[in-house]
Amino acid sequence: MKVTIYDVAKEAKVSIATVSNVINKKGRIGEKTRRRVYDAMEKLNYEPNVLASALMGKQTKTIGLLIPDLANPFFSELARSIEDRGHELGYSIVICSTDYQEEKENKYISLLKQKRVDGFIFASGFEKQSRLEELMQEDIPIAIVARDYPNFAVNAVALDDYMGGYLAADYLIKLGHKKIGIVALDVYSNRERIRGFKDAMSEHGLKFIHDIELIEDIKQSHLDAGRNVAKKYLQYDDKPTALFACNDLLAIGAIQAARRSGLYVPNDISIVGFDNTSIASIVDPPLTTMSQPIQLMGREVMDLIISIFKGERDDHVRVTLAPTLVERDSTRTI
Amino acid sequence: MKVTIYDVAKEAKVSIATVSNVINKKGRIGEKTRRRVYDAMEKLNYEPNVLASALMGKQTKTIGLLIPDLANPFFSELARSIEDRGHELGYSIVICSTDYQEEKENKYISLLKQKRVDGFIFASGFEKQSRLEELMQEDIPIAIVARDYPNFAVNAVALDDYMGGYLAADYLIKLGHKKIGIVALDVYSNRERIRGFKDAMSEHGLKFIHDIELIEDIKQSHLDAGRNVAKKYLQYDDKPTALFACNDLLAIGAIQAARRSGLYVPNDISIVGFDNTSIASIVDPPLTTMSQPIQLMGREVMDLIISIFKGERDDHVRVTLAPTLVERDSTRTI
DNA sequence: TTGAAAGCGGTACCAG
DNA sequence: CTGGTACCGCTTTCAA
Repeated sequence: MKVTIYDVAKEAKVSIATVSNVINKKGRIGEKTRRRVYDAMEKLNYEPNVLASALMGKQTKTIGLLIPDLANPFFSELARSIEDRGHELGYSIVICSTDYQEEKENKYISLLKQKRVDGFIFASGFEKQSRLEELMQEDIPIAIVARDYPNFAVNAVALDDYMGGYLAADYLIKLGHKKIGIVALDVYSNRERIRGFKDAMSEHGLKFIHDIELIEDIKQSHLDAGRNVAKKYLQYDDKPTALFACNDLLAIGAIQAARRSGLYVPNDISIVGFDNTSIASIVDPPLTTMSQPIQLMGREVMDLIISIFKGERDDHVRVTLAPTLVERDSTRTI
Repeated sequence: MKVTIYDVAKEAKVSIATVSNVINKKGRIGEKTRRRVYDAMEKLNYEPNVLASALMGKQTKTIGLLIPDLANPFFSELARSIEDRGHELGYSIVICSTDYQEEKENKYISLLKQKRVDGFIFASGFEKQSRLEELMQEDIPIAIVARDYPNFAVNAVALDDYMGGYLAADYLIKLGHKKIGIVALDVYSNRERIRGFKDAMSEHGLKFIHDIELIEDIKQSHLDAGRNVAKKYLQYDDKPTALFACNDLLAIGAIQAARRSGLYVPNDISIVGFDNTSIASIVDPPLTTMSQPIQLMGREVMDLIISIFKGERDDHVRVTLAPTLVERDSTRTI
């Protein structure tokens, strides 16, 4: 059978209270007693039962992470960085993919609550605000990552989307582009990016020559979506010389569309992506893209939620990270 | 405070034992009592505490999954399919990335044991056999996926690697290729694939015209590795007309190497990959590749480990899945 | 059919 | 410094 604290106590000829104390380094304990207990634990190969101690009010050292889809490279890389930081700090991560479905999200939240996770990290892209408020009311620590809630006081680490759009535009304009198109999903963060993009253009006295059509069905294949939107742009007589896509997959779709219309990237048209996921450097041509500091984001949310555990903050923080441009070969001066 | 079974009992004016019974659908319970209990649970918004019931010997409904790297698309897709099947069956998955390091593997195993996971799924690529044996001796259910242990009795679901190699060769030979090179890591499964490949060639009276150099450093960038190996092949006077790469990243590296030598894929050289990860269809040209049934593999291991929980097997099974060729545009007849 | 009570493996308070 | 003991929230006999 499993060896318990009682077995250790018996072996070390002390009480279970003492064993518990040496494990948790609490109270004053004699050096020789401590040694005896450690030896006993060693000898019996004792593994403390986290469940039992969690029952007594201690942490489960487990955090729930809700993301839209673990198979999506952006989220798997983010999950990896959260996992890494979590493990450094002694926490395990249980990951749930919601597929943007409220139903799944509710189910997983309830499941993880039953398992008494210490807190939740949301990167889901869905998260009904009311659901988050419920959790906060129950005093369950939550943190948001890679997703911003305007006008809602939560702990969050997010990218400065406005700045991302601004920088992308600035770059393209410096390259000499004046006619630029946008390929983007209809979600909050993309609208922010576009706002930044537009502002940068205005500062240079430029504006969009075509209407921007946001992609509304965010569940469809981004590759296809990117292809379709780009295709439309390429059919104009007055076609753009550059395209700004709000994620890498969209950008790759745009590259494919260009190629199918007999256009070469970057010679005939420049394309910049967003995210800098691992595929950006793999495709041909390697993608110029706005890089999200995924590693850092993961690390920051983890640190954020832990600081909540420790009660170091009862106010709400919003950590905003800056994107940087990674220049590869899908763009050139005009 | 959290609502417990006592609160429910009080609200429903029954004992906690009765509440427990209705939750677990055990014992005979009067219809009206059952209703009262359900109503009380509903009213109080009761969430059973999984920890407490696990402490009493029930399952934690949590499974540990050890993989080399969650940021690697193959493993994140696999993890996703395991997660999906797990959730269907009421299990949560906690994922740990080992980076092929024994040290991390040990740490995570120990951590998850303390948290009393119901079992382990290994896709780690490291897994010291002795460590697995230890777990089995402690009667902790384990299952292996996407990794085969010859001569070791464990429950496993794996790909028929030999067949994968055989089919790839067969395909290339039917396309008219006679001079073929291999780009592969020095791991067990790849050696199996090569064995199958070689056998298929023999059957057609063919053999390798160059020595096969396996990539020994499996932690380096597969893209770089693929590029380097391919480059060597392309420097021969008598260069191959086709390359078989043992994973997609390697194949993409090979495509890049070809392009840098001024060769076009598939016109000048055909390249087939392995795995059929999502990037295979994204790159240019879309990759012809041996597809691993990742969805199915995830589903199968999950079902396998659950059948162990249920005690439906004390013997060991090895489920072997067949790969299939997905033909895209990186290959052509010669 | 329902309830009382003894654990499961720890923690923490209070005596000694 | 160390030990006794009352819980934590739930499951499981065993009686009633």
